[in-house]
Amino acid sequence: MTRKSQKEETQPADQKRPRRRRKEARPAEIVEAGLLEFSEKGFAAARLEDVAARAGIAKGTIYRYFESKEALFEAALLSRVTPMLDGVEAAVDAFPGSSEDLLRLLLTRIYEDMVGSDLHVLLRVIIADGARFPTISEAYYRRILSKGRSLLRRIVERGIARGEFRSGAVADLPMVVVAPALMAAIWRMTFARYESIPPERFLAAHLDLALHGLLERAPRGG
Amino acid sequence: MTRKSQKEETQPADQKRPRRRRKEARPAEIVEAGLLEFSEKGFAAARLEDVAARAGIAKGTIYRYFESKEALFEAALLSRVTPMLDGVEAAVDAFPGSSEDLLRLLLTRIYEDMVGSDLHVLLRVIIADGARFPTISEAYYRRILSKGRSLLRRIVERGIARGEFRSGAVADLPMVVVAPALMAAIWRMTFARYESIPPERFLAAHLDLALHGLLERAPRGG
DNA sequence: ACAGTTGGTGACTCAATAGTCATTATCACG
DNA sequence: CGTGATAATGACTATTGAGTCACCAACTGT
Repeated sequence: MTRKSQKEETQPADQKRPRRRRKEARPAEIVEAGLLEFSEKGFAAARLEDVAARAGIAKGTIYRYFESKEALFEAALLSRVTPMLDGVEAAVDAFPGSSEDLLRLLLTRIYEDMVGSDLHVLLRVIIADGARFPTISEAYYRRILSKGRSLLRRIVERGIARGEFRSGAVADLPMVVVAPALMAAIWRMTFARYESIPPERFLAAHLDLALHGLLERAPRGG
Repeated sequence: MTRKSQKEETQPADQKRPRRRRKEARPAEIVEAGLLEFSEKGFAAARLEDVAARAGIAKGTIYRYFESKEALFEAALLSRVTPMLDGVEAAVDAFPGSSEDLLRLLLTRIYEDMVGSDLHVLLRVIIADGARFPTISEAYYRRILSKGRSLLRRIVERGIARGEFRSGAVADLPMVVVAPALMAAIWRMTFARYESIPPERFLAAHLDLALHGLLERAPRGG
């Protein structure tokens, strides 16, 4: 097939772009392209060739900025999750209302940011490839999970201190409160093709369970 | 090109197993070997060569009995989970006591059978490779998940009918009740290397959350 | 303008392994 | 026994894609 194109302005895939040296902009662009590819394909199936194509560069260029595929994934993961987590943390710290409302806020945000966006598929990579590529699970554990867990713990302890939440086994392992969101994320990326369950329905059941499970008294409207 | 079948690689006094024709016994042996390999390595990383070695046969023999790697995985999955699920179902159907105790029984068994054994890693395969190999997620959805969900629904409806459980959003999507076990399984196969959390601790928090979340009145000892 | 620096390239190497198939060994049966 | 049907074999094919590197060209400073 011919590789000449009559119009240089149009940019079909086979158009040969001129080289550009853009040291500053590359990393962010590669990370963004990687995020999209990892989201669509998962870690193992994502091809760096495609990441490069999406970023408008050649494969070799990726290696000027990232050690390996794993390093790229880690950068992509952190680039998205860290700001999100910081945002939630700020919102929690400044929250003036009841712990019930705080928990509602937290879970709602989780569904918006995680389950509702394309971010949930990064979870698949951590589960799928975490065992074989410890870099991945370790980064997630150290830089994300630990932060999320301490945040959750703060919320639960706040509720107990204010006499709103029960203490007990849940307070000993607060992450179980968030488990239905994990389930929702897995459902969406694995079984949605057979039976789609809207995030709102998961959120409603989740809130119902979590609030009754934690509150000293029945929640509003429950 | 004629294939030269040089016999020169004779095992010098090595223990070369003699061939045996065992049409009946092979499938079960291959399934068992596959289960072990999939458990250790996951789907993608499990090598059929190793499955064969474990079963004491050559790789090609696997293909006399199974269409593909996916078909083998499906057979392995069903061979283990189906009896387990049937056992739980029988126990639930015959259960005479309160719904609180029934839920305790169910969750305890899940932790024993799933999280506590090596079975939880099959979950990884479903999550990890389900998107790329629909055979896998479909088999799980149709033959296991649907059964498990209807079982759960029966339990919840029984509790509501007996005036023990609340109706509400949780009853609309009962699978959220089981989510912490999913989290426990994922934790164990992904993060246990960094921080091991005993199943009993997960189970305690899980029961605490689920019972308070579902019961009309506070649970025993809670 | 020009040469030196360095970002950018993509053909190539290398490894891994699912699946095939011509060949060989076993065994049931006459 | 002898032999035909077929279970079993494993060398081989085909494919895929991560990572490399010798070369190329866009920029920079003078």
